[in-house]
Amino acid sequence: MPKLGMEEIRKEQVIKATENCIIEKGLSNISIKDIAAEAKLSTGIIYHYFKNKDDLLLQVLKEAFRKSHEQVMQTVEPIGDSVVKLKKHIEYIHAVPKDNPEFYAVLMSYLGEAQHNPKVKKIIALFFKNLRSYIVHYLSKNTSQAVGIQDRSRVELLAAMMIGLGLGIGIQWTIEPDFLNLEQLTVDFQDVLGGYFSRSPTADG
Amino acid sequence: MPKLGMEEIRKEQVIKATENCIIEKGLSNISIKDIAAEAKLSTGIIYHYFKNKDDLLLQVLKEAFRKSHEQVMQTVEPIGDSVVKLKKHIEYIHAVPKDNPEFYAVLMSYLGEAQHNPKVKKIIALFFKNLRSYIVHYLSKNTSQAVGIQDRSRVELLAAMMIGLGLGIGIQWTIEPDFLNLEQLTVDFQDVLGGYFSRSPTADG
Amino acid sequence: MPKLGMEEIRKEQVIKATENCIIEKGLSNISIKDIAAEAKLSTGIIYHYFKNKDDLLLQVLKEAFRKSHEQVMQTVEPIGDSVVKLKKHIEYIHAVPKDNPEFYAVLMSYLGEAQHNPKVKKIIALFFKNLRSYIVHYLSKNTSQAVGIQDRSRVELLAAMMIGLGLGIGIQWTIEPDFLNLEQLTVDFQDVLGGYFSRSPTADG
Amino acid sequence: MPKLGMEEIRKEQVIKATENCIIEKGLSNISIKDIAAEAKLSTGIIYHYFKNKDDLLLQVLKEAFRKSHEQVMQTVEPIGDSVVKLKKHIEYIHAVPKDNPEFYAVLMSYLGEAQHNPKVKKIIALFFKNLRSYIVHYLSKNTSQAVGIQDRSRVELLAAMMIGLGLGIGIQWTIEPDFLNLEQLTVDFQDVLGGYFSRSPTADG
DNA sequence: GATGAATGAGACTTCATTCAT
DNA sequence: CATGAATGAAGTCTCATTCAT
Repeated sequence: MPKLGMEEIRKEQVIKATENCIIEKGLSNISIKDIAAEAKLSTGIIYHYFKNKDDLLLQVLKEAFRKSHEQVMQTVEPIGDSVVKLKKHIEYIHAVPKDNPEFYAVLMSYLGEAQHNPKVKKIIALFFKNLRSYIVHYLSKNTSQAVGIQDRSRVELLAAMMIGLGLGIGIQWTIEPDFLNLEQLTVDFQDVLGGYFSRSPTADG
Repeated sequence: MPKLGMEEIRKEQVIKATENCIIEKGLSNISIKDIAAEAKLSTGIIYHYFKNKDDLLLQVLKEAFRKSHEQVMQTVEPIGDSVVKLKKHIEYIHAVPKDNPEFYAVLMSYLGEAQHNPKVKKIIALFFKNLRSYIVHYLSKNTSQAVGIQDRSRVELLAAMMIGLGLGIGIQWTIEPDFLNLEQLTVDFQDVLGGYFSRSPTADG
Repeated sequence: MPKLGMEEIRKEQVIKATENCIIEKGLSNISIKDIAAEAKLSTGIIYHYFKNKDDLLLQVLKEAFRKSHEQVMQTVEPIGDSVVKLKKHIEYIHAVPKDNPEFYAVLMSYLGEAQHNPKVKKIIALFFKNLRSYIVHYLSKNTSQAVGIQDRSRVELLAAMMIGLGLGIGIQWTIEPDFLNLEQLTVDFQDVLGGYFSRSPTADG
Repeated sequence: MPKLGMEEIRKEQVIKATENCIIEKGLSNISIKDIAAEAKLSTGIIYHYFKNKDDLLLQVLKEAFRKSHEQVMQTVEPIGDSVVKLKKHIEYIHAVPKDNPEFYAVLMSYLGEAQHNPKVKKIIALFFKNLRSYIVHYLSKNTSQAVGIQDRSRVELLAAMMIGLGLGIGIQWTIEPDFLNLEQLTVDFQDVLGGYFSRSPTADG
């Protein structure tokens, strides 16, 4: 067994176990003992790798966001054309609740904490900010001109709306998966946005 | 101070105190002692009016949703014209994070619980469902024809999107209030929807 | 409603309710609220008639013993002949577990208390003492001579054994009613004692 | 002080402390804090070794019965001759209240619980059953023939009576130790049984 | 590094008792 | 007399954290 590099492996092992526990029992219902049992480790060792429980829970959130970002980079980023990229991104966002429910389980668990825990709030805020920035970035390249949005603040609003819709729909779907057809919604939304884009230039011209 | 006939007043007093505590300290960080202190009552009396802590927390959520529904009825319902109603409703929804941040504090606190607590899940699901139904109902009267949506499932999707966008934007705004201009977003969204509506009939005609 | 005499009626009502609760839930598992509910009274009124819970529980025990004594007086005392009386008394004692299980429920509940509560101990001790005295009394009249027991301490021992056997058998039967045939045991015991009596004089003669 | 391999020692330590508390304050008057203090341990560790208070109290009862059985095996079992064994057993049983008052303190404390706690009831029933079986077993070897009891159910009745008398006398003595002479009673009882045995064959012959 | 026994603060909850009505 | 709301002490149990091994 290698000793070097074990640190990261152990950390990952504990973080994964913690995520599993959160998914299974909820953020406020898990104990260090639960986590240790899930990770098949002793409670003591957890304190060797993490300062305390709060620190561990913070790492779990960070890791969830890191993996989510990674997926976007793999799925959306390779696409060259901005409009296709946008459509793909929308598709991706709306697929998350179904394809990666663990992400929503974690995100929704931490939303309540965010309001009273500055560190959690900061991490979540940064996640949203990065996501918006990414969208703004690829929309600003040339798409916005194509779709007639010259104003940068408009692009930012659009990004916020894209994420907001995805998030709000994802939460509704997580709470009650059967009530709506995610795929249809995605198509419709792409349609609405398409209308908005194609109409806007006309409005100016 | 009277002792009799206080049941409803006391319940309300305890629920309000609990909501305050949730807003101030977070759902998972409050104790019955905190609540009792906030309500200026003894811990024991809380168990006279509520079966246990879970029961109390459930009532708090229900009450938050009840008051929210009441506000919609006061603000949106009186309006006769469906399209105006829709615009007003959108405006109302997007104003909630700023005008009634307590509502978001409560809602976001319970989202994490919903995934592991069937009762919480049920209450939240019902809230969303009722809200969608309400929208569907007034849109189905004559608006949908005006805007060219004959398909009921489309109206439902629209309702889900309206709520989803409001929710997702509200969460982003709650986490980071300064990043976006809620009012501008509201106008933009009304604009997008307006375009969608006015365009759709043409698509059919 | 008569006001005079209500005191005794209320007391009796509360004592009976308490006994029911003890039988149903056990001495250490009942609250004043339980008792009040069973008696269909408020908790407050109980403190009008009894100094406190301990006082009430003491009255319950006393009342159980009083009723038990009353029954012996009705069943055994009328019999004139001492030996027949003795046999009847034995029969009665061994019938109690089956005919009056409430008595055993109460008695066994208080046995544990007796060791640490001087008042309970005193009441139980007095009950046993009176029962023994009663037996000694009627056995001393002429039976003991008939059965050849001149020694008073022997009669007292006999009384203690009679009660002891009844109590020990009663407890075993209460714990596991099906394991033994109370009636057969009664007959056998009467047989053993009969042999003892008829043999003893011979031993002397 | 070692930390590992202490499981059995700790359990025994806590059980002994609990028994002391029961003897000193009564089954229904002891708290986990009392027990922890008596055992010179923290309250938390008790829950490391026992599932909960009920579990601990059950173990205490089991342990008391186990030790009692052990004593019988040491005192009575080695004796070869069945009649001598019987007399020794009677002597032993009647000596328990005086020689091992802790046993009666524990047993009497749990009798009240037995009626509402199936687990307690089961343990006590098993104790009595085993004791009766043991007596029946050695009486059935050859004694019963010697004493003219061919009928097995009679032997079982005899065992029940032996235990019943011991129990009933033990309780009376525990409540009021001075009223009777345990030794004299033992001799008398042996005498009564002796007469029963020696007479029975004659009755048959 | 790794374990898990041990601690003790603090959470939830019950309940005997009081007292305003 | 009678009610039952109210109190607050005390009980059971959990759990983050430490530390001897």
